[in-house]
Amino acid sequence: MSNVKTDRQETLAQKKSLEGDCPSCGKSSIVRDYHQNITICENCGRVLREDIKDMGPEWRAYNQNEKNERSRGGPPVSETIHDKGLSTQIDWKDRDSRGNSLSPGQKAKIRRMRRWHKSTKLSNQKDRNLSTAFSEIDRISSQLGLPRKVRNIAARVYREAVDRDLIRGHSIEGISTATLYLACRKAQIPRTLEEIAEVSYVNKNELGKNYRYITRKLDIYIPPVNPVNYVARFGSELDLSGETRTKAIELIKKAEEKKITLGKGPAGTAAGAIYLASKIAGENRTQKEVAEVANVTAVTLRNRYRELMEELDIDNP
DNA sequence: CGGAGTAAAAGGCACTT
DNA sequence: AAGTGACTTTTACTCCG
Repeated sequence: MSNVKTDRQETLAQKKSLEGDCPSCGKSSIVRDYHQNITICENCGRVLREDIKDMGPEWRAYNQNEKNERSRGGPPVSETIHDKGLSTQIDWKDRDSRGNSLSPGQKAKIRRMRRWHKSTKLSNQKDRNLSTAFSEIDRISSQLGLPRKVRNIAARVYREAVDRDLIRGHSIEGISTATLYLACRKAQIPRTLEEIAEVSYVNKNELGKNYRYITRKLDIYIPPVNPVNYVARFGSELDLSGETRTKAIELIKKAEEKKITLGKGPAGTAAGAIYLASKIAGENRTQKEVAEVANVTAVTLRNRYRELMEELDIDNP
């Protein structure tokens, strides 16, 4: 698994392997990603360090001229701050920039400015909407340990939803949670509806409904989750070796070729393949263990596992 | 206990009325 | 908006080694 590298990683050379083992999965696949400015375990996806420091701009420069033109002072605009961090802030202290007290006349003036400032800043419905949504997106993603990439996608989609006036008649929490679920799937680090619903204010059904609403209205099509995407996470939770995981992925690919995965829940397929792979590799796990991390029942696991053996002509190992 | 399998209930989805 | 039907998953249970 760890020798699988994407083209992106190769060509941009923006990642560097680090020493040490991941505290979550114990594998030594910790990588420093200079582009996203995070330290992440490539095996299980756990984000180990995420710097606040602004390293990269949000724009891209394709040559030196463009770079000169686009460079400017201040940090890059961030997606997850509702006003993109550009709003003015007025201190509550009655002091000037040198720290001296203000004259009574000045104090009154500043008080008036503060009042105006407050009302213009927050009376803006849209900004208030966005800031509630973004803090919800942030809260859930840090609870689930999702990388910043996912939050940014969610934030972008949410902003689009607000611009298209899709929130009216729906709860901010509901829609923001749905955009986060959407972002996970788009970023290929799937979380199930349950996993996200559990740490949000909405239940699974509501979340699914809102997700469908958003994808329909914004014309977003995301293909069904590929079971392969679950192998890394389930595999690390089960402490399986790289060979076993590779075997599981291989099994899933063969199953897909035989078209026996269509219409089935991807978590169940992943569970069945992982269980079979663990048996083949002699790294046995019980059906219950595997089913539990995949959030399916042992019956479902058995059904997928049986289909795999039948279709791929594998004898009971 | 782990595993295999089954029937019936429940749930989700596409499609119709 | 409720109903229908094909299909998957879960629940609950039995049997085996």
